[in-house]
Amino acid sequence: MKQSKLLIQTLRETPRDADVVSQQLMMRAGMIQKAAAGIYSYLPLAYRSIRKFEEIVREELAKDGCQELLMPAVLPAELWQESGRWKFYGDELLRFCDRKAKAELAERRQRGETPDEREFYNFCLGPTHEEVITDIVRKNVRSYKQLPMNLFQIQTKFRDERRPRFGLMRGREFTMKDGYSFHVDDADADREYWAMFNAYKRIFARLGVKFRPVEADSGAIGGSFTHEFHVLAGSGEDAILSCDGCEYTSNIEKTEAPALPAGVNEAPMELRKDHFRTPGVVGQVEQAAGMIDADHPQGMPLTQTSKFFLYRATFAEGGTKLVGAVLRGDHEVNPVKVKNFTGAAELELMPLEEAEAFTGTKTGFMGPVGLKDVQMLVDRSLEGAVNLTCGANRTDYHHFGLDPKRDLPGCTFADLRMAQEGDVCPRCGKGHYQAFRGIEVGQVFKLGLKYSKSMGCTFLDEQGRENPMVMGCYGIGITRTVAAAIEQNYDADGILWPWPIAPYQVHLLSLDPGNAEVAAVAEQVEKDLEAAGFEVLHDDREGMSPGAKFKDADLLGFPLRLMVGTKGLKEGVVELRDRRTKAVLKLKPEAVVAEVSAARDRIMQELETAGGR
RNA sequence: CGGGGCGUGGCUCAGCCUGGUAGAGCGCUCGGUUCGGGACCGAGAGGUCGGAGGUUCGAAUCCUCUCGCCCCGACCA
Repeated sequence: MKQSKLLIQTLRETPRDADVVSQQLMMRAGMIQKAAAGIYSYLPLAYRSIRKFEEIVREELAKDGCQELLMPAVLPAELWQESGRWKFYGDELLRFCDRKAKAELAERRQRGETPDEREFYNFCLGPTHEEVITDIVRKNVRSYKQLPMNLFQIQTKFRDERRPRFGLMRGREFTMKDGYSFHVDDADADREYWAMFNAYKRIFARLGVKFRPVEADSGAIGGSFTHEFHVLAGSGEDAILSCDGCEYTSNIEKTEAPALPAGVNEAPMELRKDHFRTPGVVGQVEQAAGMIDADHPQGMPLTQTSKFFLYRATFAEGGTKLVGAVLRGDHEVNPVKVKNFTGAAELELMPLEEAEAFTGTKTGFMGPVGLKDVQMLVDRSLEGAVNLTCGANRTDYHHFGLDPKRDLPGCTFADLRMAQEGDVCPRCGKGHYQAFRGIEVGQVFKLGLKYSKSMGCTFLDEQGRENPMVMGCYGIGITRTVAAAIEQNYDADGILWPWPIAPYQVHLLSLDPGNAEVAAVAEQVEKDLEAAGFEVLHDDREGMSPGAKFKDADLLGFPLRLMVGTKGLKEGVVELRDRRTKAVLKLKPEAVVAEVSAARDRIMQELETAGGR
């Protein structure tokens, strides 16, 4: 491919509204163009990468017998009403009406009525396709003999994010591989889950990026297990903790936190109410330092203090209740754990004014003792702890001598704490947590019976009995993955494409295209490489200084750069340069195919060893 | 949705406070000289200053409304 004919405009300066590296580099490299907030065109170079990744996905899924199909992007409201999600999905679901509904709406308005337009929305843009696939399967699959079945599509999705950001990483329109599997029972769904888990490991390993499968929070739905696949990158939105002694890797929202006992050696005392007075001091650390009495002239160690949070939990079946969480003063609460423990559909920190009214005290002095109608949860690090301090529910005062088991009747001990780097892994008991940042690019999830029950997707078993199918779903954010690969692989000069998804593998630069010999050699090399199966972008642009071509090549970041210029040809050589290592090899034009092949083999070898574990 | 910021040629930005003939650099076109890490000279093309309304003799500039975009937060999986 001749670069002079390629649709591309590189930019020297970073566009102002690009805020993350992948977006900046892709815009500067002329790969994507924004059409609206969170909505991008994929220009030829970007689209080549995207298609390459899609092919990897297709090939690996084919190995597990998955079948590809394509569902509509515009979905009828009825299906979503049937599953119940029309009501619950919220504003991320872009809804609208077709001409028929519009006409009816206009007619009602004509008659002087003022109907709510939203009542007339009868279609939406698909953000995910559980409803449609379930509808397809229930109409076409009736027998256990046809199961299991795993169906997937690669398709443009739309989610009307409140705040689209980070370019392709959190756009409103994006390409996603979404797969769904159907099974006769739980065991078979589990088998498929692990088959997909392994397929995903192969996919991301082939992509050539560092990644981790991580145990994730499955939310309130069913309590089934789920894994997310994360590309590791400093700019990742998610925090991941990984044990250095075993395989346990999890999203910090879910990571088990080992109990860290307070270790108070004093004899247990009675609860001394309002023992410490620290007027006007709000911060946990400052308060502890100000808790001075005869036995504690230096104040109280933070590990002997407690902190308290009041939440309001809302349940799916309706109703709310108050939940209190007590943790050691130096520990951080993990609200997801609190939420999951209570089984609530939603959990919000009680607004400050309400909490102050409820406890009768200012923030900083709230405590668990004596509160009525609150489900009291205590972090397991405080199980057996005595002589703690806690807010007195009286402004400026703290109790001293708290023994949660004694003073908080009916309280439950649970893991509520946010795990942190360095904690001893509770799974193996030996290793320590290491922290990573990750970009979530894939998820495997056991859906269970949620959709098959609500939508009547059933099969007849060997006994002729009707059963709901057990479902699983498996997603990969295609465009997000390509962006994530860049987030992980770039330097000051531009992108460092992993070989498997590089738009082109070799960037051939004609440094003096006006020179007949250079032109002839470059042309020949391009032909030879393409004949050998390599993808070559030939920068044949005239009137451009070598320096400018180097800069562009670095920015585009194809793995190999081949330079043909008068200077080299005087010695009878062209130069092959590795984008990542910057190593340069001088070689005769006839040797190009052999050397490029060798370089490819070396790069692919390195990818295999650098991939995820 | 709350808070903050920004909308001026394709890109980055100046001009606005203090109203008076729309600017620079990059990119693009043409000519010439260059040519191994974003070369130089000369000549050009390209903007109803996001939109609407208002104040004024006169608005990119002041006022009101509106739309779009970006950031932080909340929210979501």
